[in-house]
Amino acid sequence: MSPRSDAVRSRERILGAARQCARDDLRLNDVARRAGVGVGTVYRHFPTVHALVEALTTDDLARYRDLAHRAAAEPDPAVALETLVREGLALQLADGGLQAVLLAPEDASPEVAQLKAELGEVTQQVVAAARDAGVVRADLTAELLRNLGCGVEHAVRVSGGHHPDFYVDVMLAGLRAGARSQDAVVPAKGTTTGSGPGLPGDPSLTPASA
Amino acid sequence: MSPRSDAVRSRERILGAARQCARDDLRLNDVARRAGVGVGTVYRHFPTVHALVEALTTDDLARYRDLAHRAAAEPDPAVALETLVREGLALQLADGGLQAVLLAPEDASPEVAQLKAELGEVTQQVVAAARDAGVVRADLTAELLRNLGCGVEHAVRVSGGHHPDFYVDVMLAGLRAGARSQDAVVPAKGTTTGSGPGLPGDPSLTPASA
DNA sequence: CGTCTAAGCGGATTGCTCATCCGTTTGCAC
DNA sequence: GTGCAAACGGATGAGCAATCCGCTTAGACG
Repeated sequence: MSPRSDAVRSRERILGAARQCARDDLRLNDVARRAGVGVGTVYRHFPTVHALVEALTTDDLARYRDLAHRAAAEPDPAVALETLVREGLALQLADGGLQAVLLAPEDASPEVAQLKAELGEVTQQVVAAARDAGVVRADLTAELLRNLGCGVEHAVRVSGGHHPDFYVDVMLAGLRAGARSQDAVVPAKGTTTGSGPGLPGDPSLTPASA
Repeated sequence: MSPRSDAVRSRERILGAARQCARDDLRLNDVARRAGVGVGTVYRHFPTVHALVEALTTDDLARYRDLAHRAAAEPDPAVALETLVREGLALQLADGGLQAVLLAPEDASPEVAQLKAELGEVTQQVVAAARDAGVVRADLTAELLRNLGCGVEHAVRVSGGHHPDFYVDVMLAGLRAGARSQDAVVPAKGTTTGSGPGLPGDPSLTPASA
């Protein structure tokens, strides 16, 4: 059963209107007015604000995943990680809803859940490769990397969007700092390069120093 | 003219009640009910939510300043900076309102404004000393340090409060990374060790690499 | 100790937003 | 053309922020 044509039209109108609002405090009433539909229609399509934000963000999330795949294809693990971080941050800064979606414990749409899972897996691969190559701290995990990215995004926002590079540079340099250094490709025992369960979930990592 | 006794009592009750609420979304109505006073009384004492948060936070802000002074007294500039960052972060994590107060462009109470100004100056001293000693990136400023700290706090919160040390370690290592390294005490020309204007305000720094 | 008054109190009230619910409309399958 | 499930839309109720103003009271002064 494909959805009714008017429903499709309403959905588009709502998304269009929502795109013109501040991504953080979306007033559903407001969106309805701008979209020229009733409030009830908005709530029918997007039962919660988060559902709407997810819908607005899905495209960028897909871009994020693609970007991660491209990064993972890099032969040099250090370059891969740096690409993932830098370009990921650019995406997050451009799309104010992305962080909320990335961090949300529950996903309204299965499509988003799928994208997040894929992104998580690829990120794990990139992190594992960098760890195995000894170009980053051995205790880095995909989850920690994600949170660090969110922290940096926050710092940039708090700076009024200025000096994004400063913050990323510090982060990347800090990650490199504890690396096993010189010895290159020899994979340390116990670390996996393949895929595992997605990043949302248990933080199975060795905590850092005290 | 000292304030009337009942006014003092009300103020205390309100603060006591507010301390039992989530620091982020304070409902003034709610605080009033808990404190057993009328809403009007709350608004009389604290015209805005931010004013209330400031009042709740003032003690910890004073602790922050004291801590900064202690750090600045450290003979080793590297130790000074690390102390300031680590202990400052601990304070910020313990007091959920501190970040908001630190970042607020306007202060409701002159006492808070004073504390922030002092904190800013001492931070500048610590940063300048570390820069002059070549133990941190030369483009670090007090403002960038503050924002970085807020970013790290955010990362920790997003982690559910876990692994705070990981994030600080990365940050500190990242700051050391671009340092002029070995050559110790020779102060680079142009950097000041003395006090200047407080940290809130213009970001007069050299942006990092692209 | 009594009086006076300005400071303080409190809650009714207004204005706003969210979110739901339900009577009406409409696309579309047959 | 007809029937109906899906979709629409806005009236509605609940909740909170913030103000306003008549009542109360601390404490200064004689």
